[in-house]
Parts: sequence; structure tokens; C-alpha cells
Amino acid sequence: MPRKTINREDILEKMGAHVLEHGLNTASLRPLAQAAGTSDRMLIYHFESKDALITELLQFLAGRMALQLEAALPPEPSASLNACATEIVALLRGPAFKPYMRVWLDIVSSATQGSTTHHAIGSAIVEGFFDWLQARLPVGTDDPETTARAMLVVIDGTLVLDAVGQSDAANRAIAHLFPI
Amino acid sequence: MPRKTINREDILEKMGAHVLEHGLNTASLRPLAQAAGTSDRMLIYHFESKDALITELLQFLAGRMALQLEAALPPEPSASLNACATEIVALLRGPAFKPYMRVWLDIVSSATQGSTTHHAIGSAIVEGFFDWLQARLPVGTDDPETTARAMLVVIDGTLVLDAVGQSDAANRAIAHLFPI
DNA sequence: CGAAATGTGTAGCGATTGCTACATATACAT
DNA sequence: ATGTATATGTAGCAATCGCTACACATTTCG
Repeated sequence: MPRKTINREDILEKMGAHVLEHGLNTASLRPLAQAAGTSDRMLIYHFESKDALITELLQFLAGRMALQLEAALPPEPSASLNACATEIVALLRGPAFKPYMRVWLDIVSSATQGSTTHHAIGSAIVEGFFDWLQARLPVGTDDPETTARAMLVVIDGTLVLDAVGQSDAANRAIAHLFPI
Repeated sequence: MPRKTINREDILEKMGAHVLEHGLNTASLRPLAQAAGTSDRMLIYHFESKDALITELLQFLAGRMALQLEAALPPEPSASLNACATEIVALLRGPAFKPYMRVWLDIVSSATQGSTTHHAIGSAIVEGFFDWLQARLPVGTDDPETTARAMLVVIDGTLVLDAVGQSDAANRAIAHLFPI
């Protein structure tokens, strides 16, 4: 038995649920601690600082989302680019992933403000999503790497338009950019 | 002479510069007041509450950006869709507009967290940008409205990828989605 | 002139922030 | 048994948050 079999994973789990529900930017130590059933004192004790805690929490959530993505849409090629984009966007808009998208946009926002940790985590998330996305492209897609990157741009742009209530416009854009 | 010829415009100008430089989410009353050469006390006096202040400030900045957009790229049709997208993205990445893009992503982030005021302002900004964008499409573009919305999605997706250091991927996506 | 409206500085309130000092309880190793 | 590492509660600190009470000036208007 290792000496450090404390909760850590449990704590991350519960804090992750709290962040998914209440947002990342507004997450302060005491509410996080309450959600995890502990105290701010112990959070600092376990994670050294809030920055380190947030970093580890975001990595944890990124892993969680990757698992859920593969569970929701296994890596089977779609029938067409349009179907691929449509399926993914529908999935990300659903109740299971919308909270992740909110956190994602928080990460993006912090990254643009100059936070190197958010920048690094965001980069890793995009890279993972890119790999998952590439495996779902229709068989025989020309230049799958560039196509996947294009779809990544369209999906993220859709998230932005969704945020300000322009989902219809985003839908039309997808249909226009991936007609078949 | 109207009785209310106080600074208001000046104050908004200086606070806008501060927000463009230091970000929106981290903007609190005292730094904003210092930037405007007044006190938090007076900001509340003039704008009733911080929420109302931020709302008015964002509307002010949205108008400013619209003006600067028209000044930087007058509404002359581009030679091609690719040229249109490339020119605009290069402009938005430049020093004059990057600060606006940071604020824009802050607005998007707050809107996804449920802020109705940010949602409303973000929606208006997108609508204005959409109109400006439509006027720059090449002459004879098929279905200019849908095309402009598609380009909007691609541009916003590019901003997101830029935020996490994936500008190269975004560039390739643009070249792929708007080949000519 | 005098009253009323408009503007501004000083000081502070209660809440929250990340984080720490101190004491203490438990567990494990020697 | 005893000492040392691990774990945790209590209390609080200095800073910052949005906002307000109070006093005082200046201007406007009847």
C-alpha cells in the first residue's frame, strides 16, 4: 500500500463536477472545497497553490471529456463530412458536453489574456480533440489532416456563435461549408 | 448647453483603453476609475452600478471597433473568398484589433456562463460584424448571406485556435475551406 | 437671495479572495 | 514507547471587491 492513498482523485472528481456546473473563472477555493467535502486549507495542502490545483483539475477534466467523447461517438468513420460535422456539433450542444464547452471557452478566454498554463492546457485539449476527430472522418477523405483541422475551426466557430444565440447561423454555415 | 455635459464620453474612452489593455474579466472599479482619472465613488455615481457601467462600456467599445473596422478595410469587395478571409484574419490578428478580440472572447465566455447582458451585447456585435463582412464579399458571390455566416464561423474558430497557439492550423483550414 | 439640484472627496462597511500560523490528532517506523 | 511524518481543524491576515453614508462644495433656478 503506498503511503499516499488519499482522496486526490475523489477530490478532483467532485471539484470537476462543481466547475462543470458553476464555471471556471468564478471558482474560488472555499466553494471548491465545500463541493469536495473539505476545506480551503486542505486544498492548498494537497495542491500547493490554487494555480497548481486549477492546472491539475483542468487536465483531469480534459481526460474525462476525452473518455466521454470516445464513449459517445466511438471512432467509426462517418458517412460524409456533413454527417461528421453535424453529429459532433449536435453532441457538443447536448447536456453531456455543454458544460465542458463552457469550461473550454473559459480556458480560451484565459489563454488570450496571457495565461501560459491555460494556453498549454488548451493546446493539449485541441490536439486530443483533433486526433479523435481525424478518426471519425469518412473513409477516403482527401488530406484528412487538413480536413480535420478545417472541421476543428468550424466546430469552434460554431461554439462561439452558439454562445451569443446564433446557432441557426452556425447550422447554415456548416451546411454550406460541408455540403456533402 | 445641456445640463449633463460631464465627461461620460471621456471616461468611457479611458476605461475602454484600460479594458483593451488589461482585459474585461479582471476589470474592477478602482483600477477602472484610476485609468479614467476619477474614483470608484464617481463611477457608481455616473453609471449606477458596475453592471450598467460594463454594459455601456462594451457598447461603446463595440461602436469603436466597428468604426475602426470600416476605416481599416473599407467596404470594397474582395477579389476572392480566400482573399476576403485572409485579409480579415490578418487584420484581426494585428496589433490594432487583437485587444478587441481578447475582449470579444471574454464576452463570449461570460455569455456562455449565462450572463444575459453579455449575451445581448455579443449578439449585437456579431450582427454588426456580419453586415460589415457581407459588404466585403466578392461581387457575384452565390448566396452572400450564407457565405458571410460561414466566413463568420471560420473567423471565430480561427480566433479560438489562435488563442491556444494553433494559428498555423487555422491558416491551413482557411485555405482549405476557401480555396479560391 | 435662498433653496434645490448636481457633483466630489473621505472613510468605511461587510463580504470574499488566496493563503498561513498554530495547535492537534493519527499513523507508522524504529 | 517514542519520535517523526501525515493529515486536519480553527482562526485569522492583508488585500480587494462592489457599494454606501456623510459631509461639503458648486452650480442652477425661482
